Amino acid sequence: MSENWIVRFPGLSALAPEVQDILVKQSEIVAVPKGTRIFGPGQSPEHLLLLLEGAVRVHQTSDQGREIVLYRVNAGESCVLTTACMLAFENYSAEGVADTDVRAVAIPRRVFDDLVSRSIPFRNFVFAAYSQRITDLFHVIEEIAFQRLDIRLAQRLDELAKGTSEVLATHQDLAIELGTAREVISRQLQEFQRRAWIAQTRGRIKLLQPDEIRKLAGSEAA
Amino acid sequence: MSENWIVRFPGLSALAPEVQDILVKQSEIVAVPKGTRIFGPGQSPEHLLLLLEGAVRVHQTSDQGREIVLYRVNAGESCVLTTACMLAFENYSAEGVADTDVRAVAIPRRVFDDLVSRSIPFRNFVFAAYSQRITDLFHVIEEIAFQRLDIRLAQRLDELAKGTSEVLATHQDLAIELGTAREVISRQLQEFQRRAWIAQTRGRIKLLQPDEIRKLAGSEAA
DNA sequence: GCGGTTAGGTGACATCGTCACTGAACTGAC
DNA sequence: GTCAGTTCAGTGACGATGTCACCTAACCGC
Repeated sequence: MSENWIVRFPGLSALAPEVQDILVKQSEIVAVPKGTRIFGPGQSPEHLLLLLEGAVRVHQTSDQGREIVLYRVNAGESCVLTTACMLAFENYSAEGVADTDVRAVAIPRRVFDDLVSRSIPFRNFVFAAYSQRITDLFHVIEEIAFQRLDIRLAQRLDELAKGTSEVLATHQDLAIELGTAREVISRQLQEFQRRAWIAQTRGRIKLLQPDEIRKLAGSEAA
Repeated sequence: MSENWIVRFPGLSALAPEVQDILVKQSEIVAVPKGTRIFGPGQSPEHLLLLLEGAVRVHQTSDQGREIVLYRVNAGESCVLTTACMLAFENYSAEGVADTDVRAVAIPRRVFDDLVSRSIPFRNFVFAAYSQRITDLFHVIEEIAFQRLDIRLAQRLDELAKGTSEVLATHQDLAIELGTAREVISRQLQEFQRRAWIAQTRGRIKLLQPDEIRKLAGSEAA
């Protein structure tokens, strides 16, 4: 029953056949229901996850209880920062939660270690994944520090709609996405509503003019 | 003349003697004058640097030209995110600049690759360094998103003073440190001055009451 | 239907960022 | 030394964002 999931990860197709074999045989496929906390303070995972379906949301909580979403791991990507936990993380306040139902390949730490040492392509895969995440974090910093909130909100709405014309999220959810306060989101959404870009009902935002939203999302400055 | 610098890096003392030997023989010690750009967009370094003396400042510039300091690499630490550049970085806008005169061990990429595959302790050293940097980035995000500016400024003054009672930096420099605008720094410093915590002259800030500054720096909320 | 819970709306105010402009301090040429 | 150009710092006005206190509306379970 071990499907050949290797093909879903472009970086892994370069692996030597025997390495692919180890990977497939020594890992297992797990299903994680939406909302499950996958890792977090005091919970170092013993596996590296490669996502087959679904997405994992990684967010951080401050001392004062405020939250911000750092990035998402999507299908075809790996939850590689948890390898940092596996190896050396000083328990930090970031945690990973299944954003949807998730199906993933779980590679035990032992196997991960073994593959890192024996396979150059696997190592490249791991480092490339690190790069991607770190780049994501740089991007988050730039956005928080320098980007206007209306633009960031438009970006996030566009992203969360995933091609549909609807976003299922409360104002509070969106506030956490952007690391701001609910009131700020409420006011900004009212402005979008005033422009007839969206229509709101409790916990649900209909995108009436997704093009306008995307246009705002794409505008860099002012 | 190859001094035994290994001892300065606690994570490396666990290396097998023959691995230490490779490291010492196949790397070279370089001196980099203050202000030198060590890596940046369009400039992937071919070496991993381990800092013996001095510090490297890593900062990011936004499209609109605003800047923010992400973290510093100090003596005894490694500039490990550049290994991400070495392997897979999509050229991002982060750049590293020698914050002081720097003396460092430069490990060629080839040697780095070799050591990662052959030595478990070296690999742990690398991953631990990654963890540290990523933790730093998380911290930056938390500060920017949630912390008051007066507290962040107090923290940075305390940090930049390095035990002395003076900070040599213009208001613009401090604005870049914190990713904000010069005017904001000017006003905040005036407030500190009004409280007689500091005295200012052009490009120089004397800390008159470092304890008060540290107290503010340490206060988490409000 | 009712009461409790959660989502969302609102005004007042503080903080922070932006803009336009001013003057003061330094630098180098003469 | 003096002068002009440059860099650094100060300032007021205002817009954007964050905080607080509080309110109303929609939903949920019984």
